[in-house]
Amino acid sequence: MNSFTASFPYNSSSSTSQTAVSSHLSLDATNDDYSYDHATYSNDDNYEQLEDDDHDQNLRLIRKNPNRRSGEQALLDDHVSPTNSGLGNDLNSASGSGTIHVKKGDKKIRKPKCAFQTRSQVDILDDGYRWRKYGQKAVKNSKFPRSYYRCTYQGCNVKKQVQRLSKDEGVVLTTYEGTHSHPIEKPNDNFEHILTQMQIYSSC
DNA sequence: CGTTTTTGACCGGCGC
DNA sequence: GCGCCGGTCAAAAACG
Repeated sequence: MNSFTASFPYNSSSSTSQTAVSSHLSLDATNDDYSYDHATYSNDDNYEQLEDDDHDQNLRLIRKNPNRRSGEQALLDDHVSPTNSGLGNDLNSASGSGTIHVKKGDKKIRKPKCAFQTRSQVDILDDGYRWRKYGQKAVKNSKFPRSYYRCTYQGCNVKKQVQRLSKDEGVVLTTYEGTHSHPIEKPNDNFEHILTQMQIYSSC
């Protein structure tokens, strides 16, 4: 992991320049909680459609019309984002709202999610992809907000959430949702390698 | 001036 | 039906 920690100082071309970070991955963090995603994903033929960029663009076009939000929202949920609250368990939601709700007989498929914790001074880890922030929400029982990011590569629908644990504010929890449909944009040898390894181990 | 962030509004799901 | 909650939208502001 030494090489990993050494990899961070060179990033900074993106938005906020970040100082050197010493980080430790804790890969043991959340595997159990997300295993269900892998199961559902494995037998899913629709998964490719979820990544379809045409579809996404259509949605965006429709959304441009301010008169009709609600209807389109439903449409979007129908195709793209089925219940995506499955990550609550580890995100300190004591309310229990993070439970996985799958409607009975519902074939909606979740994208695979993969979470890991990083001990880091900064929230935004440079993983080589370009992300655009699209939301931030206060987290219950935490003084730190949760930030929502989407991959900016056209047609790539991958999202991630970043939040700092209130329990241990030195730890950043990053949750990836979906799979990148394109090569990494800014190769970061060590981090990319680690991510690849994680995906092998966790099959997400 | 194009891209990204901020931030309040909005939405669907869920529990009561 | 209502209120809460997590997630998303989108206009405006900020940034480079």
